[in-house]
Amino acid sequence: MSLDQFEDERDAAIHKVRKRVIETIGRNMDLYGISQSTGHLYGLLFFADKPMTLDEMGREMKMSKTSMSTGVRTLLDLKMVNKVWEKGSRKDLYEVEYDWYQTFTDFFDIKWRKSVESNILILSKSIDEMGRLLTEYEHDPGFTELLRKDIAKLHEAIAYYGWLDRLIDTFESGEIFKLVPKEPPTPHS
Amino acid sequence: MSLDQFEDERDAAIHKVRKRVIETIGRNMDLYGISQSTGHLYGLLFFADKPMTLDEMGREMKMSKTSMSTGVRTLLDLKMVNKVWEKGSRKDLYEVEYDWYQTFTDFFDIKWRKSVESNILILSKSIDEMGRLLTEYEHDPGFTELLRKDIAKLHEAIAYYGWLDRLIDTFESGEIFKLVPKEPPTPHS
DNA sequence: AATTTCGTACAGTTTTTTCTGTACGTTCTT
DNA sequence: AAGAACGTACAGAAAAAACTGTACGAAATT
Repeated sequence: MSLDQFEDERDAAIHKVRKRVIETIGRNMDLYGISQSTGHLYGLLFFADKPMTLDEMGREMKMSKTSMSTGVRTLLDLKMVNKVWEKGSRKDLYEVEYDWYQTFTDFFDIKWRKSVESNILILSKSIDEMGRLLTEYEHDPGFTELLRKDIAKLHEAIAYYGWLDRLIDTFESGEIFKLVPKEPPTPHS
Repeated sequence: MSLDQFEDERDAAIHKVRKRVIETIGRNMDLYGISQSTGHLYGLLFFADKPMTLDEMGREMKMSKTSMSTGVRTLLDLKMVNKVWEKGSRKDLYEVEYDWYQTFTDFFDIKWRKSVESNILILSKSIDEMGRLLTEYEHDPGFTELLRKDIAKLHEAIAYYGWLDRLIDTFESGEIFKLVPKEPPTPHS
């Protein structure tokens, strides 16, 4: 079913509802650092009855194939969509990852984890260097006081990132679902 | 201590270390939907020995006061900085919220919660409407099949957002710190 | 009451991001 | 082997976001 062509009032009706949901999804996608239109694309794929090709996406979104290509890549990187293999078709097919819990945990594993680890690295290095300055200027009370304050702040920061790292661990391992269980799946599936 | 003026090599040394940390923090701040330069501003405030005024920030960042004003507002909205009252001073003073755990949970409470609730609302409405279409076109097997699939997807989505909502609850209540304590578990003998 | 000192609204400019069309390498079909 | 179909690199255009300077209202000082 096309989002643009209304064969009759049935299709127009379902299209209207879908459109609103797609736009809502797209609008809130900035939480994942994704542009509005890529979020829109995600919404489109969410409702697609079957995996879609780049050309189909472009037609529905009224956008260039190039944009679809980059949009899909962004979503692939975040594991929000998957590439699907279908024998007989030369085209690449994509569908959304319907397990949103997985999408959520993957997002933190991909984006946040990287940040956390790089930050911990820099912070550790900085503590070391400030420690060196501390011994180098130990005779200078004003300066060492300054250094001590900074070092204390950096230690606090590292402790926080350590916590964040462990939190993401519980996402990745699924342990988080012990504390916050998934609701039982809805009827029909 | 200024970030730009080096009174001597001591200050240059600590400045260099601080700068690297500030830039690291700034760079990773996009996870919170914050621009690089506002992240940079946050980093500056993080190291400030005392609350700063907009003019001081502008001087350190080599940016306009207007930009400082908007940057600080962004950080205030996310509760990443706090306004500080100091009698005797007419100027507004700001300092970072040093409790980063609080900052983390506030972030989800402010940004994610809003998304979650708006999404749940739209999804519920959409399910209702599709349910109406379902009875309206119950004689049309092809169409009802389509509707049923969509409704199932929407139910799945709502279940997920419900989970997310409950997860954010555990952030807000501090319950999350039972599962993931701030202190790393010490390996006992 | 007049003056100074704030913070920010607003319009215009600069910078960054997003989007498009063309071109090209690769893979499949013939 | 030649031709067609596919995805994407790349450069330029369009759109969005960030930044600045001016101006102005509010509050404190004189």
